Amino acid sequence: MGRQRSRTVTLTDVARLAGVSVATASKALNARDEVAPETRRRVLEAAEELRFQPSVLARGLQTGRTRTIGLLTDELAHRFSIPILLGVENALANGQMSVLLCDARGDAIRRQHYIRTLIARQVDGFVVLGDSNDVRPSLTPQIPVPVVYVYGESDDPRDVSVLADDEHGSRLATEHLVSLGRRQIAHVTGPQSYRAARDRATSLRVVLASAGLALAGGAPLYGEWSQRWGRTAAKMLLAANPDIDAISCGNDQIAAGVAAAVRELGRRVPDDVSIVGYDNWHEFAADCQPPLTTVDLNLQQIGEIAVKHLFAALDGQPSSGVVRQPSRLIVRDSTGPRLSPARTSTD
Amino acid sequence: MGRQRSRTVTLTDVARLAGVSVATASKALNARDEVAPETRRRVLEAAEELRFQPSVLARGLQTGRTRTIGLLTDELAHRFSIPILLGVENALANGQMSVLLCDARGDAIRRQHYIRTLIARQVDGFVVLGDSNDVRPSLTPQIPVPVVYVYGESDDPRDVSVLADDEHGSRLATEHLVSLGRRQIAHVTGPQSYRAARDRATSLRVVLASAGLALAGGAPLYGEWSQRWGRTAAKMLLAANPDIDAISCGNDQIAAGVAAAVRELGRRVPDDVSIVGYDNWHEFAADCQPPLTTVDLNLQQIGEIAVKHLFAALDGQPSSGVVRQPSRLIVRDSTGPRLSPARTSTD
DNA sequence: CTGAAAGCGCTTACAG
DNA sequence: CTGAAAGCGCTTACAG
Repeated sequence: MGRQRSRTVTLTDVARLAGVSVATASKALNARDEVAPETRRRVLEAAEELRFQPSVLARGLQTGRTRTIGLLTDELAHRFSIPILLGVENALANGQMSVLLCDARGDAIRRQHYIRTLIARQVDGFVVLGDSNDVRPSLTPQIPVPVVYVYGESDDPRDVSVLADDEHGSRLATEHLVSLGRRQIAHVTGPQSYRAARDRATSLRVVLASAGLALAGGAPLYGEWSQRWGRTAAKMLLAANPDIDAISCGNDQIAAGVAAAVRELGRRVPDDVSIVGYDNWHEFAADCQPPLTTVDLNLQQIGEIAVKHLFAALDGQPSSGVVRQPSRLIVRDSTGPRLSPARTSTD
Repeated sequence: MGRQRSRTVTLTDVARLAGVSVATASKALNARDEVAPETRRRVLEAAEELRFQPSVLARGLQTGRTRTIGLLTDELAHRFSIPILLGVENALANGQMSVLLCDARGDAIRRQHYIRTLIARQVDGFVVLGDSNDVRPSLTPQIPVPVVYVYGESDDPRDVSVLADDEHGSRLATEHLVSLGRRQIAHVTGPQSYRAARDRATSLRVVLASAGLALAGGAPLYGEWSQRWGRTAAKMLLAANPDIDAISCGNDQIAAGVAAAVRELGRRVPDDVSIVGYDNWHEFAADCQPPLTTVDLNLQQIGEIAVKHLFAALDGQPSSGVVRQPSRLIVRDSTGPRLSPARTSTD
């Protein structure tokens, strides 16, 4: 480890090799146009030859800009955190920024500690990644640099929050079911305490109402985000209401459980009962039997857009309010037309 | 955003308030013992009052230590990356270190770029997180600071690699099945190109052999890491060899597929056929029907141990070779004794 | 167009 | 025990 520790090459080395002062070398490398073309060429050549990498520390100390962003997450272990984080990291790298990662793990003390740490490291801005899409208290008052909230909405409207659009996603899914001729549509979802569950259910009912339909079973079945709950709920639903011809699920795990139970009860998916999931969690949705039609939240784009807003703020153009990223319907085999003949399956 | 930008307080401010020089203030804060107790007290008080946070940049420029680690991942999106990353982040935070995250996403160009970036930022060390537990080319020659490899083994034995112990995990799982009286044990796993698949299969056969058993079906069924493959393989196995009483699976997704197919074929799990998974991926293992007995790789500990080795190297005590973290068997309902009477299920 | 000088916020010999 | 001074590697007025 660290076997060939070579002295790092410094701007002074470059200047010496190019035969100029460090001041001139600095200007040449930073493309300030007070430098003669020939001089610039020599400096760039020297830098290239020495594989010069300017010290981000020294530059940061001088300019106050560290080209570093603090990414403060509530709970990195959550499934949706990673795609968002990838989007953030991607967009930052394009802007030559690096990201300091801090995961508070739902602990307020730890979060406070990390906020101080990131400030001490003089990050240029913060990305605050929520652990649910519920509204959360703004952290901005304690943070002296621009902040953008992702996935979870800040309770201060002066902040900017980049969010998934559950109204839109649920509408896509529901319209899809309606357009397939489904008329007895039930809804199985997670705990009512989650904004995601409530928003998706509300949007579903709005779309059904505008199609002249009522929610099968009367009310959404709130439960938990698990296959187990999906299995239980599907059995309850089909026992109470055998005419159900579609089940919209609050996430893909629930949908996988629903699909298993529906098949176990001898109904065909999608012919007898069509099923839609939510989230497009690949291992559950694409690998389900049958593969699930579902809603993709475009999480990576959410992360990228958040960074765009942060960059704008760093350039003195802060934004505020809520930005919603549209969702995308992914159609697979768990949904199909209502009155189709039994399909000649090649499954 | 960034509404109340306050001037950051500097060591000079603290020194002034405490009525000492910056040199003395610095010594007092860094607990060097050339400072009078009373003086130290005044300085600490002043720092506290001003909520002083030393500039990591300035300190780093001076000392050459940035208290920052570069975490270079091959593919953060992989399931096992997150627990390891959490372990790393946790252990680093305990050491007052921050982590710069760079995900190469399997792209060599991008990886090179990130290595240069991290070096330019003068990280004190690297953690290189592999995207599989296959052996990988060492990156150490290009990196002038200590490096520790995690999950994927470096091909240079002078490097230190902290790995999961698949031999151990597979042994735990197999011994568990054997101890339950299972005698016709088959193995369904991922692609043979994966070291994880090969190592787990090898260990399984060793344990079986030492118990005087042969692998049911003659050879492991290599396929893919999916539920679908689990379903397919289970049907093949039970058709060809109806006496199979246990199926060991290369991961939890496969096991979930196997469990679904076994039940569909009218066999009871665990009574007729016991099933073990691998990975303890909660959403698949704990939420399976029935919940899966599986092997936990202790990924978070792997990350923490890697950091310990890195810290040791930073203290001038580098290690080398392979360090393996023992696994842990998680017993749930998918395994049980062989000749039990039909259970009075409360499921 | 070029370079000497000051300074970013610290730490660390060194002198007193 | 305390403090003036130099220096970490840059950038940026400023003078020439």
